[in-house]
Amino acid sequence: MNNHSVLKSYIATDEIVKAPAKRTAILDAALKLFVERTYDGTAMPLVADAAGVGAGTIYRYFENKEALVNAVYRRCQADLAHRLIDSAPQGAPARELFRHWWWGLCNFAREEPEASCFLEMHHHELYLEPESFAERDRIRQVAGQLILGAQASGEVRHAPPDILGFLVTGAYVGILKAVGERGEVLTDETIALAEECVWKMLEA
Amino acid sequence: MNNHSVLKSYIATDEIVKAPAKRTAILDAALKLFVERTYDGTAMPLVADAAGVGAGTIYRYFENKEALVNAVYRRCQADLAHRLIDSAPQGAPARELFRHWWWGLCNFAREEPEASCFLEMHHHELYLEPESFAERDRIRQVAGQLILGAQASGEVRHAPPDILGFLVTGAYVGILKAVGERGEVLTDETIALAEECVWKMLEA
Amino acid sequence: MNNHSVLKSYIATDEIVKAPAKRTAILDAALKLFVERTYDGTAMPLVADAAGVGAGTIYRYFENKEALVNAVYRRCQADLAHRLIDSAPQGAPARELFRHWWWGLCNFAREEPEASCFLEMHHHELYLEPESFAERDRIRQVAGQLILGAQASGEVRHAPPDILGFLVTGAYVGILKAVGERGEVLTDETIALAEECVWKMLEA
Amino acid sequence: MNNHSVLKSYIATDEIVKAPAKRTAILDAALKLFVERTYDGTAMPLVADAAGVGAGTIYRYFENKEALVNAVYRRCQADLAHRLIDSAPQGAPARELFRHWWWGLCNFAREEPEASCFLEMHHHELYLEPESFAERDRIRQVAGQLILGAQASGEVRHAPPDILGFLVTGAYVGILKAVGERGEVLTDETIALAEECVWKMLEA
DNA sequence: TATGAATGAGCGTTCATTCAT
DNA sequence: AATGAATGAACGCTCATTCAT
Repeated sequence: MNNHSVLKSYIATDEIVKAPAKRTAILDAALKLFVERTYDGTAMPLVADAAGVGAGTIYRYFENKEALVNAVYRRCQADLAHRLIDSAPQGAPARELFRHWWWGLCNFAREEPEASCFLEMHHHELYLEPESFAERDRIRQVAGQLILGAQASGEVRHAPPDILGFLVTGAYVGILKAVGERGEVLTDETIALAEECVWKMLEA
Repeated sequence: MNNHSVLKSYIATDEIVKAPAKRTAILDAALKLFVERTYDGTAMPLVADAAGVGAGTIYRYFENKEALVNAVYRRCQADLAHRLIDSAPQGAPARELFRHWWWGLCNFAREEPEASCFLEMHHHELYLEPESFAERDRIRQVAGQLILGAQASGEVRHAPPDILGFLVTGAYVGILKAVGERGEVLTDETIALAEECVWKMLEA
Repeated sequence: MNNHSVLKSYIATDEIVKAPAKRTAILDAALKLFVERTYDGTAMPLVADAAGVGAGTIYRYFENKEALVNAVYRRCQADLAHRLIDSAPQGAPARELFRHWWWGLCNFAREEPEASCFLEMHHHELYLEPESFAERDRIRQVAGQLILGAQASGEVRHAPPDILGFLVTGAYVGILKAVGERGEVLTDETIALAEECVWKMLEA
Repeated sequence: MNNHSVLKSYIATDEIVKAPAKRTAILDAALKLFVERTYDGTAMPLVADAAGVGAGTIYRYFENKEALVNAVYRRCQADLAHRLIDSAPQGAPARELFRHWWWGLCNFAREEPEASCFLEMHHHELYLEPESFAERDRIRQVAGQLILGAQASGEVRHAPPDILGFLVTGAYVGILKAVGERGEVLTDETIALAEECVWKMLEA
């Protein structure tokens, strides 16, 4: 991170930074609008307006609308993967690992509400290339491994790991919806309460 | 009148059934396509083709696309409400009530996969009239009352009923997704397994 | 006229009268709607509704929309021709003949406001067959002859008869418009006043 | 700024004129087609073709078909108002004022035949906003004042000014029709002849 | 590099006409 | 003879994409 910002300021004169800044603005605007209005319901000129660029400019950074939505999805998924996997405590007991994942999910929902909503939208298969699902599948795989390990050590109940994964993810989406539908914020208390509930589903 | 209804059933293949049959065909086709391609992604002529009627015919039964999607939603929601509420065992212990609801949800998902997927789609608020949510809210209200009762009798843990409701619904959606993503069928075993897991979330 | 109603009651049992009654209802409804909403702006089912018949019934009496509007036009024009020509005083002085025509026009406007408006609508050439203009041209021809005669006898100024005809007709349309735009009725006083004004245009 | 406007006129064939030129082409094409085929009878793609632009381009300049026809009407009416009012001789005798107005109308009909026909079409109330009639009403008001003045000075007969106005306008429309129906041109002689006739209607 | 005016295929919808009843 | 449900071509309009500037 430090490394990254150093790099940025190093070449911050014009050519290289300017363009990515616009690219980011476009991705941000697209994410917000796709979440608010769906993919098909979002007009490209609207994305351009929201990003503060010309309609044609989007096509300098993304080949077409599908390429844009794929980039949006990958960026969101990479963010989530970073939160869940890269910073996970190694070799910790299952209860602690679950806590890390659960709070990772919920903090993601709190800090990146648009990204978390976007990832849970249906119909991604209509416009996403298979490659775009790679990071999602990696997360699932890691989660599956962790569950298998915890089942082997008797910490988690014996059931197909993917079913358990979907139950947990589903509960997380339920929380997202509960909070999103009313204008409420997701409090630490609610997260902690839900964590306990959901752990009961997993516990051996 | 009695005479009339006898007559009706007598010639039910033709005069009486025909007109509503077209309406039903349109609703069925619309549901299928909305689930497959989203609301905005579904062109009306496509609905007409899938229903086996002319493009203009849809507008004899529904004022416009929004009226159609509202009718689709209400029909799905009414189906679900019937399964969950109308046939619920009265005064049973919480564990048994939960089983009824859980199997109601899962059987709905098995027998009406399109309807169950459609109800869980996001962005309904973009095209549904507030009145269309009445049945959904009724289901939630009944569920909330049941949870409150079960909490009073010490059968269900103390936590905000709506949070518990969303956790359960979320887990159900997780199952839906698990089954939907792979072409799998939802087996009795999987339902029973998930039922046990999810009950653990609720249990006091 | 008496003759006519006798004929009607004579065969008023069923077959023959019933059908023409519907034809008349369709013509009446079409005239009203064409005047209110233009030809292109009037939907055939609307005509059917206004006439109190089924949409398909119109096509039993008129081959298509164009045939209908042609029939409407001819009926209106025949009505006007009857009022102006058939009952005109023979061999009267020009001033008196003009009075007859002027009051004929204005009474037509008062008694058949829709017909008089319809005849003055533009764009009839877009849907009327040439033959439909026959009656209109006959009226013009008779009027032209009268003007020529009155010019020969020194009662009317020397100017191309058709120009004079259009000036008079135009003034009549002006009165129609004046009355139509405000909800007013066309009073005898207004007609008499205009008559005097318009005669001044013609007077030698 | 001064610099700028110099620059503007310098390159006026390109940068500055181009955008309004397209707008003007659309207005011209719409006027022509509305006159030829009525408002309801004119399809937007037809307007686009006639204007030499794409179908979607019209909507960059006009919000919708109604906004287009309103703009067409206002432009025509503004043209006429300019001809009749702005260049009228001040304080001249009624006979001379009438000559100015009459030739203003007839020259308008000769130089802008489509505009003059369009203004006299019926059914404008079906698609024009009330504000679009402002200029027409201003012309009528000025004309009414002139008539009142000429009546006070004994130059014009005593009769409701609006009735006189409609008679004159009607006669003008009669001339328009006479010329339009046959392919004839409106000659100075015809205008002068009609002027004399119509003045007789007004003369005290 | 960045723009936004321009495009035309395709949308949701209407309506003149047909035809089974 | 009369109906009105059904049709599909054509409407007004939108929007992903291009390209001259």
